[in-house]
Amino acid sequence: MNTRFAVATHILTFLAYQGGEPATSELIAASVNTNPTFIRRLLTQLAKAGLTTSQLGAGGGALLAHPASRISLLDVYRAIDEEQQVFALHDAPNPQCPVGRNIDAVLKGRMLEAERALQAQLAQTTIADLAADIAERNKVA
Amino acid sequence: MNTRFAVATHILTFLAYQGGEPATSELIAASVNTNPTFIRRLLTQLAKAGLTTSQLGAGGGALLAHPASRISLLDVYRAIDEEQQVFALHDAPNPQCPVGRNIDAVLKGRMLEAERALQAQLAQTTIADLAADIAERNKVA
DNA sequence: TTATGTGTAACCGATATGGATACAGAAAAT
DNA sequence: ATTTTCTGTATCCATATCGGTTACACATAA
Repeated sequence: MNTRFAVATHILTFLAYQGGEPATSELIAASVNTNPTFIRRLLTQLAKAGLTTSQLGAGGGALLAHPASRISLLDVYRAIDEEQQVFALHDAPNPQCPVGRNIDAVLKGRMLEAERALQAQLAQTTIADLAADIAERNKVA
Repeated sequence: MNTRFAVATHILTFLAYQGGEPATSELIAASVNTNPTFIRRLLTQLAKAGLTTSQLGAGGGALLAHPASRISLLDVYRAIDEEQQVFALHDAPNPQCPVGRNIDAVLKGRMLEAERALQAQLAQTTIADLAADIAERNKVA
């Protein structure tokens, strides 16, 4: 998979760490080690999903739209991965073959079950959990 | 994701349908609607994972190495997806940032949990299940 | 009115994906 | 023994995706 989910999660965790202070795309990009445009593209998706808001102008930047404890990794996954499917089917199996004409329908169901299991697990973690884990690590170090 | 997992599953289900008759890469490719080389590449991986065997020469082809009821989708997933991870991390977050220097370790753990949930669900389905589903659909139609 | 920062478009190089051709080698068929 | 069949693998290609980069209009704060 691409790194967008990981970066989006990084962004939200970073914002949670900011304690309400807006963060610019440049600041976030420095933490992620990428470029501000990439961050802004993801922030646009997160904003559309209602997870963040943006404050324009000087002193502005991105903010969490909800408490970090109310944003799960599943929310992030849904906001970022527009396709929302881990698995892909192959195009147009042979309809004249007993297997070919049914494999997609049959396999799709099993893929959805696996996908649901993945999503259910993602729903168990919130951005606040990650922020707490990170705070713990920084305390120890 | 790419379609290799789906095609590999298609191959194995096709072989299960063959009832012990070897299938050539050309025959399988016709069912999948792709080219024989792609099938052979996947068969090589499946054979290395011990899921199939190949019979060379005239009248030869691919065969299941085990009963279809003993091959799970998790076996296929492990045979094909060498990386075996749905999620990817972004390269080299900033070690000078409290979030950047810990996000990978923290996120990796949560990703592994989700991945495990996915794999556990994949383990619930066997090639024999798929073949049975397909047989049922062909019976009705 | 100026400075700051977002949102978005356009372009690029690198990589992954699957399709196509080719061919050496193994085994079956004759 | 020779021919045919089929695998295993290498090579090349077109296309798509990914993330990086530059650029700029627009909104807002200073």
